[in-house]
Amino acid sequence: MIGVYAKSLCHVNISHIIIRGVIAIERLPKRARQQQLVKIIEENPFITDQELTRKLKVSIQTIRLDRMELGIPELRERMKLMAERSYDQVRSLPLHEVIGEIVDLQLDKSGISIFEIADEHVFSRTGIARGHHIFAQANSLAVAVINDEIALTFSADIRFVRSVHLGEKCIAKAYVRPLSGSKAKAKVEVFTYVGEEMVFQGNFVIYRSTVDEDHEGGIHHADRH
Amino acid sequence: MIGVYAKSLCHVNISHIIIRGVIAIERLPKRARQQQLVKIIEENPFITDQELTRKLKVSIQTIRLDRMELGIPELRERMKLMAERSYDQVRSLPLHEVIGEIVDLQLDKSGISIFEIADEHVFSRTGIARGHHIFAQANSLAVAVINDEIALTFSADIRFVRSVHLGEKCIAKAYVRPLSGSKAKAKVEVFTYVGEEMVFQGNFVIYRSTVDEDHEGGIHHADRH
DNA sequence: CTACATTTTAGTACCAGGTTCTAATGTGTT
DNA sequence: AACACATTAGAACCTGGTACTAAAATGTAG
Repeated sequence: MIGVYAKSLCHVNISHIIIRGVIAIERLPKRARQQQLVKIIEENPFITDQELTRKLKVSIQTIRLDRMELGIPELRERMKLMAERSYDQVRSLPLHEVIGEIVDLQLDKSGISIFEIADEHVFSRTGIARGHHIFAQANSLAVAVINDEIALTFSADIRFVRSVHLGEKCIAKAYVRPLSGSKAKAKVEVFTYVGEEMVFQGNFVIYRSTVDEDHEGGIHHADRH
Repeated sequence: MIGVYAKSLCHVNISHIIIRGVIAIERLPKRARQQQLVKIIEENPFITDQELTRKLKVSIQTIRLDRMELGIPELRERMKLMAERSYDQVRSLPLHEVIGEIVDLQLDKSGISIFEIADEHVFSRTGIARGHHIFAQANSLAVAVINDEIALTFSADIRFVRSVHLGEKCIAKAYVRPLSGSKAKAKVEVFTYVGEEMVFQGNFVIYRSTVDEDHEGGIHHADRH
């Protein structure tokens, strides 16, 4: 948000800084103030210039010159940017609902979902996807493929075959293998691929119930309809 | 955001509505317009009153009266609310990084994290937490407790003992059981409780590596065996 | 048709929180 | 003193409104 810097509105002549070492020090007050300003705004983006004058003990014009030099937009602009960013996120992250986009679904038989690894899913240092996102895709799909009012993961046995990296497109395929013996549970096998390569494999046991009771004893995973 | 309604600024006399059935129909244009207005603003909160006049073909005063009656704040206020909401979220949701708050950590031995189930984690219909959030807490903790540069989940064997509900506080406890035979892997057992009750149990095998290379080839490590 | 209620439009004054521009006043340096 | 740079002041203007008053249009009942 901040981080856009001076459009050379700062008149400081480089020769001055280099040649007259003293000046750089004498001028620090300004720089120090600007650093302060950046910090204050960073930790409270909702502050007005008026309030800033009180904090920094300088005139409002100075505050505004400083914002100019630092490329910090006015309060309303800052709020607008934040609002827009959050609005975009809300649109692009119904991550809470279903992870991945379901592209094919044959209830009680099979399903396919696609999930692309973005910045927010990886360890920033390595660019490797965190396991729970891969799991979430598979789990969401396993639950979605069960044709029941309520479907909940009972247990899972999973394996991360290889690490998945930023930008890779994970294609998860789920196959339902009905468990003989129990009508209340179904086994769902999920295989996740990047291209030809299998990166994840999981065996889910999903609890199913057309009845609306029986909420205890398991995790209800789907409430479609 | 919207959803706060008329402070009886609307003069409609109830007797009129009830007694003169026709009126209700005749008045629909206004109501219809207001519904339209709500819809338009909902799908584009960044619209100004000016732009709304063009869309709805009424004067700007009408737009403003409508907003009043519907309790819809002005554009700037809407943006401010969104910005504040997202600011709070940014503060409370480094959800991508670690799920749950780690309250105790003895590297390579044990760890405890707390995670409270909020609206965004549950199926809205049942108020029951989605499994992958419970898993994510456990997985995050299992990874965090490993004292290594890189730690990745290799496999997991998990069980959802009972469903977790909105508002419940999940306390996950992780214990590291070194795997004999392999220095590159560690077994981590995680138990998640709500109060006294165990709600989740998982056995994780975490791949560890003090070496910083080997980023390619994958979890690498995994496909060596 | 008249009287009245309601809805819509118009217009003014005012506000916050700025931008933009010009100009004056420090303050430090050589 | 002469100059550079920093700081402050002030006025005009902008957006996107609120608050309020008042007139016009429209509907509706008797």
